[in-house]
Amino acid sequence: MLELAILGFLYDTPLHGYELRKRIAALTGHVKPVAESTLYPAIKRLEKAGLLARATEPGAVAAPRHVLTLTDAGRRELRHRLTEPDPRDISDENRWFTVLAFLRHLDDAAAQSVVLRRRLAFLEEPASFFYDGDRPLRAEELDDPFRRGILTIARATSRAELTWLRETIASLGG
Amino acid sequence: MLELAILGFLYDTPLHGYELRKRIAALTGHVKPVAESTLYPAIKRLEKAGLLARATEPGAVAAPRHVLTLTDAGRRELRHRLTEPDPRDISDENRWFTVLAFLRHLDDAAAQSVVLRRRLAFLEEPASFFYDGDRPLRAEELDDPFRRGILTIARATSRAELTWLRETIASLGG
DNA sequence: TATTAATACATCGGTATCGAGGTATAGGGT
DNA sequence: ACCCTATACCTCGATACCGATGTATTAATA
Repeated sequence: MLELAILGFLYDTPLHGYELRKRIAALTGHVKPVAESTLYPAIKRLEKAGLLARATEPGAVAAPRHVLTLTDAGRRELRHRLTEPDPRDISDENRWFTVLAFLRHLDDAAAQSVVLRRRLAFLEEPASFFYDGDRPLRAEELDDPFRRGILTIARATSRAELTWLRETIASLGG
Repeated sequence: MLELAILGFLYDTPLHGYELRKRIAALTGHVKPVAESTLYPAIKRLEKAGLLARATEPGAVAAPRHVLTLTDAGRRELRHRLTEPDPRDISDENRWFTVLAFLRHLDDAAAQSVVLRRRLAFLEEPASFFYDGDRPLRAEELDDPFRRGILTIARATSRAELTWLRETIASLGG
């Protein structure tokens, strides 16, 4: 998720680490903060893997900046991660939103559509958080108001997303 | 999140690891699967910390079962984790849902209400995934259909949850 | 008869993440 | 004179997690 966000932001324009940090904080930080001590090693990982290159510039006010640029391999890697996301990128909303945030970087509408359809298929599976044997329970069948809340909220999300997915898939010219 | 789920399930009744695994898979597995190699070490951690005790029983069909029972310290620990959740338990939906799934274990309606209010306060903060400087952007202001989707879905979730939270807080007799 | 699935647990190496702390510089407040 | 905040990067130890793999037994299936 973090690596995807780094690649995604750098796909548009080179950035130094500190700026990257602020953009990632804006994107996902209010839900799932990323520590500095996670970001810098992640950058090093991607650099070591040849996905990005580092150029040192004098800092605007403080220490020298390390301006990060995606290599060709890095650009390919982002497109690959967006084209064939990990199953967790589809099922987990945090990760799915990161995919969505950068899906525009796929220039092929058909490829974008395939990704949206995977999410659609996931949401169309009958799944719950609570079961009676194998049968998924509905909110109305639960006594616990908090568990009922989970199902109520999840259902509202699911409905909104299904509508949006179907509209967007259609508009991509499926 | 995993530890909370383990403590939460065992609060009701002793279970062996394999059964625990199935219950956790039902609760959060469709969104965020938990590997076996994560669960068993987590159980050991909690055992080592004195939060649960293990009793060996002959297995129904296969290897002997390790039936896990919460200790008094374990019961206190669950109540503590529910009473004062980590900020991430409030902001991250995956973790928040786990808190909600077991919030009934707090016998004090006032304490439950405090937790719901923390989530309410979080959702009421003006936050977006995308900004123009400091100003959160609305879905309508975005060209990218996928980023617009993120905001559309997030807004629908937020609306549904705010409604539910306010109703539930009121019904708890706030 | 062979194989697969389900039950039931466990270890091991590799990696991702976090919190705490460290090293600088510059500007503004008190 | 002092401290705080923001900029800008980094290290280190601890831990949590994952995938791969291992060990055993029973029941169903091909």
